[in-house]
Amino acid sequence: MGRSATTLTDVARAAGVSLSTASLAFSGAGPISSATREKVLAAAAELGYHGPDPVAASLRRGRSGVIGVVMGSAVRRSFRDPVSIQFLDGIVTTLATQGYGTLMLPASGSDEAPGSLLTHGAMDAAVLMAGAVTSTRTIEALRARGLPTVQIGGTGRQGASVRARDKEGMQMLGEHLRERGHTRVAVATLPWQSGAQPGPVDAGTTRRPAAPITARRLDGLRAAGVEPVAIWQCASLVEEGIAAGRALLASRPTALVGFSDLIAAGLLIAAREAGLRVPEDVAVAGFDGIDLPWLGEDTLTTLVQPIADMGRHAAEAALTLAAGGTAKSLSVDVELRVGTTT
Amino acid sequence: MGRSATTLTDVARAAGVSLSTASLAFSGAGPISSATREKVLAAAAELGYHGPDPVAASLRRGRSGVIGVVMGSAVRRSFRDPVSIQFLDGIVTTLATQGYGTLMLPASGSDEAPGSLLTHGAMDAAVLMAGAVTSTRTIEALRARGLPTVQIGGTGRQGASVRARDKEGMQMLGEHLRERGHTRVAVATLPWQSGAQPGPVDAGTTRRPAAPITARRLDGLRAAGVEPVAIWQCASLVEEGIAAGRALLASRPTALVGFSDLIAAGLLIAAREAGLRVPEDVAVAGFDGIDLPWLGEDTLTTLVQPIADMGRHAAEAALTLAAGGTAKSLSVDVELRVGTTT
DNA sequence: CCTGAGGCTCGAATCGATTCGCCGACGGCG
DNA sequence: CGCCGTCGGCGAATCGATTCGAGCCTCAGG
Repeated sequence: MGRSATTLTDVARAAGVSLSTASLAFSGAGPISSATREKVLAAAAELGYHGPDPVAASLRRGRSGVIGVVMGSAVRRSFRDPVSIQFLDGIVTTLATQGYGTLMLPASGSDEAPGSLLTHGAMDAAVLMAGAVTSTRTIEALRARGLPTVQIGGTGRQGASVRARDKEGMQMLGEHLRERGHTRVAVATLPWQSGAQPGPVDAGTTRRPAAPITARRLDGLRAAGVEPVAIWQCASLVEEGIAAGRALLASRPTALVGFSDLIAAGLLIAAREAGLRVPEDVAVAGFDGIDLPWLGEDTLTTLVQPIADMGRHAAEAALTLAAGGTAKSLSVDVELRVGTTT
Repeated sequence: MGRSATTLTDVARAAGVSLSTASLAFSGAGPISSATREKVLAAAAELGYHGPDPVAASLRRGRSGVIGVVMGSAVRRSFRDPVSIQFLDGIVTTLATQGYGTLMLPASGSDEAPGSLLTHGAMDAAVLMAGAVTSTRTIEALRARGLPTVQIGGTGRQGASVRARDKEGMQMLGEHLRERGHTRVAVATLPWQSGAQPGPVDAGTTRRPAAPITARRLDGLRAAGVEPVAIWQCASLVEEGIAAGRALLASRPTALVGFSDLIAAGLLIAAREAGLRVPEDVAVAGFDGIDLPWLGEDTLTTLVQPIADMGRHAAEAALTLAAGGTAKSLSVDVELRVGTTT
């Protein structure tokens, strides 16, 4: 700490009180006369002392006042994904109002040793962002330290989790598309397993994705009786959505579904590029419900997740766990928002 | 900390060595035979001890291993701005490789009391993101604690800073536009002062913006002999860029300049919306050099800042300051990237 | 005037680890 | 054969605060 060398002991001496009394004057806990408090605060101001050292307080209290957030495997990618960002936003904001700090932890790559921060960072609990869940070693490293964790978008099998009912949502979308008469539906999914490269997926070979989010969303579509005529897996990036769109259009679909709004935006761009009218020639739908002000006239049909709320819930769960309580897993509803693209 | 109750003392006892020796076995500093180290590590594994408590270590060492990052006044806005995000990315990544953690600190609103995290968070130094600079109270709160700070995009007058040579960049752009024969240039600037509402600016009334970034960029344009025919100030959001574009087109400009790429994207959308051809009817240019994959065929003419690099530099400066060194302010060059929009 | 009850303040233990100086033992060299 | 240099391990002080039980002082009631 670059703080001044003045300690609470100095302040106490200057104020003519004991160390314990000085501590009380700052923490406010315990009985203390306002006269004494004033005296201590005055002495503190005099000496340029600006409050107790957080590290020392943490040590004594046994709590650090910090919650770790493990980003997806690729930090850069997480930062480019508006969904992750909004989660983060919800988390940081919620924690801040509770006086808790948010420590960003880049997850280690797939199989590397967990970053030293995971093992050496001071925190009371950790939130694992969607992308980070795949890295089992990360979870293990945290668990080994005895840190409680909350997963976003996880299965909830390993401790608390917060997730959307994506299966039910996708089912609603599937039904919506069927009502509109779409039978040839091509989908651009999220990766089927961690580290997967963008490209076509033969649904015959691997029927169910290993990645839980991808699996649940695909299950939802199928539950609505929609069996994709073509599948392309890709990361949640507009660029990859465009590439996916170009490839998927070869199957002459009447509807394109992206497993994220960014992907869907890419699909939309690819469709326009191919000279197709949306939604007359081909319908497009996404998932997430993020703002895409640059889509122009169109508003994307999508499944809206209450992203910031989920972040907030995750943060609250983490706080509960940090305080020694137990948090149960939570699923939130998604809502079908019909735009102009279906 | 939710860690197991086992302490280094327990491990030392179990291994039959002294506490100090056990510490050495983990830290690796100081002379210790590998036989002893093995013995200690074995005992630790046996007891389920996973390394020294970070908080206790921080207290003793006097360094917390954490650098704070103060976000712009509106956390939500910062998270929506790709530029902030990329700064953050550069910072987090750089710090992580050095074994340092990044603590996110939402800046207090304009005049509120500084958030308790600013005063109670454990950190060795702080980085102030561009938007946070305006809040003097924030800086004061940190300074009062004796924390060294690095500003991104600041004036460099208050301690170390990292910024782009935006004036020189804008001057290049101004010259580029003049070479292309543009004389009627309308600009959508960033806010002229903190907390400003979007809307027109009468350059006659207030000739120079209070916000340093806005001022420097405008100075650059003027240095190239470009005096805007109309000015609109707005936040770095596509929506506000669109609104700005609609308003600015009334002045029949031959070129539109946005002070950020998001704004410029909005200007571009507004121009297309008005049925104008770009760049034939109106040219559009931005500032930042971020990826905008959704712009379609067009690539924006813009001034590319090495954003992630700037984040990296800021992080390195913060580390230097945290280690007790001195960091000098740094200015990096921006590069004019001519796209298809001018 | 004496006693009981509060309300403040104080001492001291404690959180868990780092680190510096010191000491014992062992090996090499004169 | 003895002395000195070195390597490895140990004790103890220390980082800066929190917190609990004990003690004192004062005020009120009998």
